[in-house]
Amino acid sequence: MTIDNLDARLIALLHAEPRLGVLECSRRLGVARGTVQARLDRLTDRGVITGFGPDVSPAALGYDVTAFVSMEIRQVAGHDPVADRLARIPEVLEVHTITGDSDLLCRVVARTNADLQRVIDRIVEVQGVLRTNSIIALDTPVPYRVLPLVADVPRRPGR
Amino acid sequence: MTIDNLDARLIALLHAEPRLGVLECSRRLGVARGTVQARLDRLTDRGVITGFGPDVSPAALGYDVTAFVSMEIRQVAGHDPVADRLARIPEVLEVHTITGDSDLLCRVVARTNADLQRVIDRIVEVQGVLRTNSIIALDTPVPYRVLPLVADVPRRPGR
DNA sequence: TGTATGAGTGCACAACCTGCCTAGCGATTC
DNA sequence: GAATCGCTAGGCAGGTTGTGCACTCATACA
Repeated sequence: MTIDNLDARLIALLHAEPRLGVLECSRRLGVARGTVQARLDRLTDRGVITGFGPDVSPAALGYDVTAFVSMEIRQVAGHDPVADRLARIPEVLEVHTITGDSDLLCRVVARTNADLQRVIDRIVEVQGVLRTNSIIALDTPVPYRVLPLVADVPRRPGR
Repeated sequence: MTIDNLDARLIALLHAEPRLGVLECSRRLGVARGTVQARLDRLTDRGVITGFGPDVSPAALGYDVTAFVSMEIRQVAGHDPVADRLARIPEVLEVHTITGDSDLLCRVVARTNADLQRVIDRIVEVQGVLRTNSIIALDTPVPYRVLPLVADVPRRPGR
């Protein structure tokens, strides 16, 4: 779906100060409370806004190491049981099926490099996993963000 | 830092119903309001909770294609200007410096495969980028999550 | 031209929640 | 023993929410 300028400003505002109430948002944006309420409902209904955190930092919990593990798996038709088993490992934060030499790419975290070994061991022992390849993220100069995408809204006035 | 069972339950509760107030949380968890307030403050102060969304879905905005682009760059000492320039591309959602053959790994989204070409072109023309390699995420059987990590809290009672 | 329709405004109401404070209790630490 | 910490329980004023309603305006379309 497309969003207009007001939606974008609303998302940006909530992003900056998430615990803001509807009323305060309406004041900041210079529109009526009902409008903010309606926009918020619409954005949520249409799936643009999927939720409101809380956003948890793995690093703050002691998971300082992030790695990307790609793997080849024994291919099966239909739904993939390997992903299900990977999902049972808490340190696996994300799994994608991908193009290229490997079949799956997942993001994992661990407390230390030694702990990463333990996590990778758990991955390797998942049935159907044939080979893995790990890449450690040393630093994250641009942490995950969506705001620029939202701000990049086509120039429809939107009040 | 370490969190206890109550913290974990609080995070899980807020994750499930994010717009819940402090008072309602305290009722659901069976503790006093002040406690929830204190826990929340503490978790936020210590950086475990970094914010409260809103979580925006790129897919809902029409960005249906996700890809991981790894690249080699012309190495420079100190702070990396390539990452800064990549950060100016809205479709670049995340940038990591990594171990292995490549230097940077970034997550990008695009509206279509053709649009992905446009985004990659923008990346390639960034000064200092020597070579890129793109992997498309076909499907995401496990979307980004942190809850299992939180739930995996050591068995300290925590009421 | 006439008329739905959708979106926004402004206002009102009761119920509820928040921020803040106080006081007491039990466990832990020194 | 004394201090400290985390939790419970309660009170208070003021702000906010959810909801409903009447009105306006612009767009779309027979």
